[in-house]
Amino acid sequence: MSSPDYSIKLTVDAVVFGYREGQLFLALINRKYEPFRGQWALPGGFVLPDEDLEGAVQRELREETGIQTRFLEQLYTFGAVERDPRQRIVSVAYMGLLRPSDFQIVASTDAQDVAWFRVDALPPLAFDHSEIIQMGLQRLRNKLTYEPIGLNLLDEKFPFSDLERLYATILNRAFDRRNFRKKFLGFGILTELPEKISPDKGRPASLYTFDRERYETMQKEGFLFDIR
Amino acid sequence: MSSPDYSIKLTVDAVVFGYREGQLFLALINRKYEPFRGQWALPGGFVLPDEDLEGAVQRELREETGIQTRFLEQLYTFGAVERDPRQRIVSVAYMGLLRPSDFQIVASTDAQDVAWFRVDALPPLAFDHSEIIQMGLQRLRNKLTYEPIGLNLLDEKFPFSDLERLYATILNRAFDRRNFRKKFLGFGILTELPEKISPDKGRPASLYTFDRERYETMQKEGFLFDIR
DNA sequence: TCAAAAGTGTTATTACTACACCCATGG
DNA sequence: CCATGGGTGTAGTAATAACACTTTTGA
Repeated sequence: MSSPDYSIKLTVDAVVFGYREGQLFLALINRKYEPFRGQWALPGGFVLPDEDLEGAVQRELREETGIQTRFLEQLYTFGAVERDPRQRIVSVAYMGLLRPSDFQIVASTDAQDVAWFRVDALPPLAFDHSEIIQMGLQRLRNKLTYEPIGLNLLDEKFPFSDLERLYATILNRAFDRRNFRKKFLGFGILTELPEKISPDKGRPASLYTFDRERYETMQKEGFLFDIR
Repeated sequence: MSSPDYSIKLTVDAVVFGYREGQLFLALINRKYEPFRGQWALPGGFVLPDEDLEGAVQRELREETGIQTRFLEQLYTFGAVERDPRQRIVSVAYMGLLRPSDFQIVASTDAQDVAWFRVDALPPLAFDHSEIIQMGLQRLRNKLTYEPIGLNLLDEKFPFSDLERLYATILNRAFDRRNFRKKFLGFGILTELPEKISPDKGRPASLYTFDRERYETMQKEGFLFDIR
């Protein structure tokens, strides 16, 4: 009895979202090699024998895009036999989020092969990456409602209306300003700062910041974040 | 430049829960080989080059335990470098649920190396399987609240009180009988059957069945299952 | 007739929804 | 002084939580 061929290759892929001015963006790279050469694809690559999965994602993101995410979590593992036309490749997908400030830096590095696309206007994608992105989007939308994950898409200090607009944009529906504010601030996980920001036009807005410590304490005591 | 060694091995593991009489059980196998020979571990094994991940789980479950699950979903992928002391193995974990009837059959096959343990009294486990199980349990508990997944742990026809007891057992808290009933039946996804079941003692109970089709229709129309 | 589990309504409290006007600033 | 976006309260409605007695059966 000869031992069967277990040489399945393992990769990671990253669905990295950035948010700015009422638009959700996704980082894609242009493939230099076959298969799918010239097509857009998720950043990612092979896992090295001595690095864990999250480490691999972080390395690939750094190498391919220069991105350092503020939030990174495992999404799903894609293992359909035919997902790569050449060899058997199983890919562990991660979802990452980053702040407008970081996002802007990366977007402006003018790196040869990285680009940010609006999620509502994605180009054709290599492999099963469309499917992976769909799952990422769904996860983001779901998590927005039961974890304050959206705060990872905003700068450290932000006007409250940005938060509402972020929710409205990503969940693709309107929120009542007063109710949204009442509910979110009622959680007590945001701190109002003494500073204000002066936008181009209109009344200046107070800045808020996420009190992560307080959130974690409350969470341990059974608090359930919930926005719908 | 020589190509690096990408030979990471890929396995699947299954966290399979069964429920009976107010107790949640978990299927484990006793390892025949090193490492961890003689210790208890999750059913699982290598993914073959021409089968997808879910197929691999189903095959391993069949081969090692005879179990056919009623529900199976991907849980998480475990890839810490040192999780297997011998080689680099990344494992995709799945969570499975089965009905008391199926569960009883398996439990009584008296298979050499399979056993059901109460989840509140598990033996020491091989590898990082404790961690995997914890994640499975957490997923089960979470999902119980926003999907009618618990019905996969009951027989096709069941007295309503079994459902409440299942929730109370797994979530480890009491429910108010009237409120739980009102709310769950209010969803309209259970059908009351004309039959009744006569227990050992006490008043006979109506039998209910899960109207899966109706649930799926309602879900498409935006219905949100929610039990707390 | 007793023990055991099934079945059933009402009320108080809390959370949610809908809704419109004034405020502070820059141009 | 006008345009723009920030900031605020109330009332009706719906959902939730708390609570105890009656019914049906087998022994």
